[in-house]
Amino acid sequence: MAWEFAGGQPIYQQIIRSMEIQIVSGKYHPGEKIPAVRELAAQAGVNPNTMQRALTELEREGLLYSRRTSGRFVTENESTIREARRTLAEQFISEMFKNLENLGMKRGEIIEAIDHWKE
Amino acid sequence: MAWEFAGGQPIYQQIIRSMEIQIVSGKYHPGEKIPAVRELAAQAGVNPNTMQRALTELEREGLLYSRRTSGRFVTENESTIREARRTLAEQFISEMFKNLENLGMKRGEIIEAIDHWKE
Amino acid sequence: MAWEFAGGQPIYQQIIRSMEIQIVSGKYHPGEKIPAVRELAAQAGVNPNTMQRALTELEREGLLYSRRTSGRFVTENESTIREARRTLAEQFISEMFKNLENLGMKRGEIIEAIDHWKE
Amino acid sequence: MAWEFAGGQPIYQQIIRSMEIQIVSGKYHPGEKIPAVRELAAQAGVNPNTMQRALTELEREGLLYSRRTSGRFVTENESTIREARRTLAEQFISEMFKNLENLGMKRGEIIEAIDHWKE
DNA sequence: GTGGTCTAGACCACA
DNA sequence: GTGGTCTAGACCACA
Repeated sequence: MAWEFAGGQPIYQQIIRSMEIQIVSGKYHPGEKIPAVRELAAQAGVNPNTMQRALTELEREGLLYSRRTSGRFVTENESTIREARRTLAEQFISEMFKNLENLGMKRGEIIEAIDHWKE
Repeated sequence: MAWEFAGGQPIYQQIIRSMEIQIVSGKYHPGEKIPAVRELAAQAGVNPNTMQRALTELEREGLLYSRRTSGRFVTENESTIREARRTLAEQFISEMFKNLENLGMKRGEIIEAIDHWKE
Repeated sequence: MAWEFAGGQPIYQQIIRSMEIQIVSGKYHPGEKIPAVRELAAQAGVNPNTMQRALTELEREGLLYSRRTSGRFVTENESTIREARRTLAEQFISEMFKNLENLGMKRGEIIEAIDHWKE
Repeated sequence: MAWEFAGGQPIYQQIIRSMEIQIVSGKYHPGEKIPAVRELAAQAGVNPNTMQRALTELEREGLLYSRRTSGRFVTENESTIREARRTLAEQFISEMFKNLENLGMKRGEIIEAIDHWKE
């Protein structure tokens, strides 16, 4: 039996996903400067190291970039953003399929249920 | 900005969903006796009162019933179970739509993405 | 606001009513010998004085009588029993009317509700 | 022999019934704010958790609703209140019939007694 | 302040 | 043992 209260996902990954969503949905605009690590960490109520780790990962993905002295910015490369949106969307879709399969539903039933829901 | 780690959901509701999934997916069978409140609480690492609350709710939903001195059982009413499966499925589907809309995707794009994923 | 948890009625009156019901409904038969005070008190989990008081009252009503040496008996006078039944019935009916009036129902509505219930 | 003093009913259910009567009879008006959980608990001389439980149940019935930070209110939906009045009335009527049947009275006698009482 | 959640621990009826 | 009730008391989010 899988009881997994209080999280499951490590915090830094939750932060990554949350930042990705904000960039991809346009709450952070291309080229926009984001707050300093310490500030973001304070806002999120996490350790600055944890936030740093998340930001580094987001840079590796190309969604952020930093300039030594002037701070950290959202990428201006729109196709990178579109790509990230597609990846996130696939994750959400795949999660849903996994959940429905956990319920004991077959592919056919799932698709039927989604079609039914769309109406 | 809304950072909300730890899922947000109260423990007893997480337990409810977890039990629903187990019943609906057939890991608990109709008519099967489930462990005593105190035992389930120990397994889940929560207070017996918290588990009690979740189980009471599941009784109200008709998925469980209790016999005062002999224990608690999964309903034998298969249609109640099917109904619960449908409701859960709808929740998962609706969550996914909500997530994708948060990404800034329109209905059309979403459906396209799902169709694309299915292949 | 009238909160009156845990009773309302004094215990000895609750005992009286309970004994009356048992006699009137025939669970105790006319002429039948009833257990000794101490025993009844033990069964009911009350102080023997409390039970004594209730029995004395029931004797005053003519539902019980005692013979010095041989114990206490249910009356053989059937009309006394019928009379007691009528009185109890009136109490229950009157309580119900009082309760329904407390709900803000008028006489007409009450009678209608009872007629409706009878069907 | 079933002696059961103290009503038998759990406190939270007694509270529920008491609140239902007060709402249904108009002592609490539709839309009226009721006192805070802790205050009601103090008034009733019970633990806040017990009062909370009763209020939660009354919300589920639709007789109350709560706004997280501003308090708890009586529903403005008059038809819900009327429905609750009807249900309570049926309970009282049904209790009375049960009591009279316990006395050994047949349906016919009961109805006659009620008719007689009404005059 | 207000509703809501959670834990710890006691006690009860029933069989 | 099993479900159920109740108290005491802490802590949280929200405004």
